[in-house]
Amino acid sequence: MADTGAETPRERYRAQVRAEIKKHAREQLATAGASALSLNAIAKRMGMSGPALYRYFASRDELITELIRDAYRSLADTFRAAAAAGPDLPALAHALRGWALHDPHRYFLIYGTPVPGYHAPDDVTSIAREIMAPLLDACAVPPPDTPATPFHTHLEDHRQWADGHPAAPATLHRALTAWTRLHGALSLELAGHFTGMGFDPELLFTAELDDLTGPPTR
Amino acid sequence: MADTGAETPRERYRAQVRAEIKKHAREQLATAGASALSLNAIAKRMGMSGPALYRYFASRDELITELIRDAYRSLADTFRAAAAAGPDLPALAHALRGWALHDPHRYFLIYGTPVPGYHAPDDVTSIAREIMAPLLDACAVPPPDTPATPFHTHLEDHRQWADGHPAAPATLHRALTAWTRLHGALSLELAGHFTGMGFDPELLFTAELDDLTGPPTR
DNA sequence: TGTACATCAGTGAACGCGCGTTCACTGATGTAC
DNA sequence: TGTACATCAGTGAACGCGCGTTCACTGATGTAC
Repeated sequence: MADTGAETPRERYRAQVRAEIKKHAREQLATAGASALSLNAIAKRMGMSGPALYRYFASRDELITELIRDAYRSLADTFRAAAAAGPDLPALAHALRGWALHDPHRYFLIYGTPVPGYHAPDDVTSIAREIMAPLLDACAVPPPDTPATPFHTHLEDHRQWADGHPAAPATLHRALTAWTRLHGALSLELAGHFTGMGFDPELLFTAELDDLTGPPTR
Repeated sequence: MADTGAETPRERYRAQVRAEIKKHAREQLATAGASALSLNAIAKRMGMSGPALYRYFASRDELITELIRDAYRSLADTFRAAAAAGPDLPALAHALRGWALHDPHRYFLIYGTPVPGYHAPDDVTSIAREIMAPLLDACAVPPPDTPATPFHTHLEDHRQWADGHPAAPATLHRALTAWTRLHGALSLELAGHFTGMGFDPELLFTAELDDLTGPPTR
């Protein structure tokens, strides 16, 4: 057995406490907002002294970065799982919505107001790029059934983000469109901009999805 | 002359100082984020003592609410101005994008991560509803040229948000779609999610707009 | 199985800091007669 | 024009608070022989 799988009781305990700290951090995030996230408050809730948390996180910033990393990783896993049965945009979209509604503050950790001056570490941005792959698979457009738009030709030359994925420009465009449209409907819903308006946000979301997968006008 | 227009020097001075406080608050917001917005720091920048600001704002929360109110009012004015020459969705869309890019943190004051527990006062939410009118005008769909979808019939019965606007369900749907799609593309751009991806966000935005105003497939 | 040592989780005291907010005050500006 | 008074902007001291973080320490857990 390689040392990879070996885990001492101490390591297991460490991982457990780290997880509990993050759990309380997420709760604080959901209850009072990101600005109120404090190590001392978390420690108090856990029945520990403040400095004890420094055994587990080097600083408050490291904790927050870890929460962001977890959020990205969780979304990436959700996408991968939804794509396991084959490329399927509706499956991806509903997985995204379910994931977002399950705890909205985690969604805003990724897609919310950016903090001026904050730059996510490389491993986090690489997870973000990883999310694109299942989306591109699900957005594959069979033949060039539509005339190339100026944006398509632009995408032909600006496809670094596809990360080697051999998608046609129309597919690239469709992936970006799916991303922005679903995010648009979802983020307004999660932020509460639809509350009091009367209509059912889910119907708007699925209407957007239907339009993406094949508008009735076609 | 009614007392409405009369403005004493003192009143003018007050308005000036209030405006300057808000200017510094916006700068702090853009530089350090919402959590770092502090009355003491603003006072220091203005060469005043901390308590002096309490002549102008009853509390930190009132300042923030005022900034949010200003943001909504500014967006509503921008929309009204863009619609002055008649209903025109592209004009509205480009006005929105220009307004948002002019200072992104103001956009996020409205559409960014919601603060748990914060509820905007009624006058602010009424400005938010006011913004819908020009959008509905610009999204008018001539006849029922498309078969009614389930979402259309749902909107028929859930149109409180239209605030008496006599728009057809297809128009209501188109307005919601325009809102969410433009917001989706814009918010991801402003939050920096497209940086490093290579393509030009403006082309994506206008592609979405083109699709809204009349897809080439039709 | 027992002893000696190393590792490491957690504590309590302490640091300096900046925050929002109150209060009693000074001094300048405006108003009434 | 001058005097008496009211209004109000701004100050400085003070309040209690919670924050992130450091440090030297205690005591429990694990390791080596």
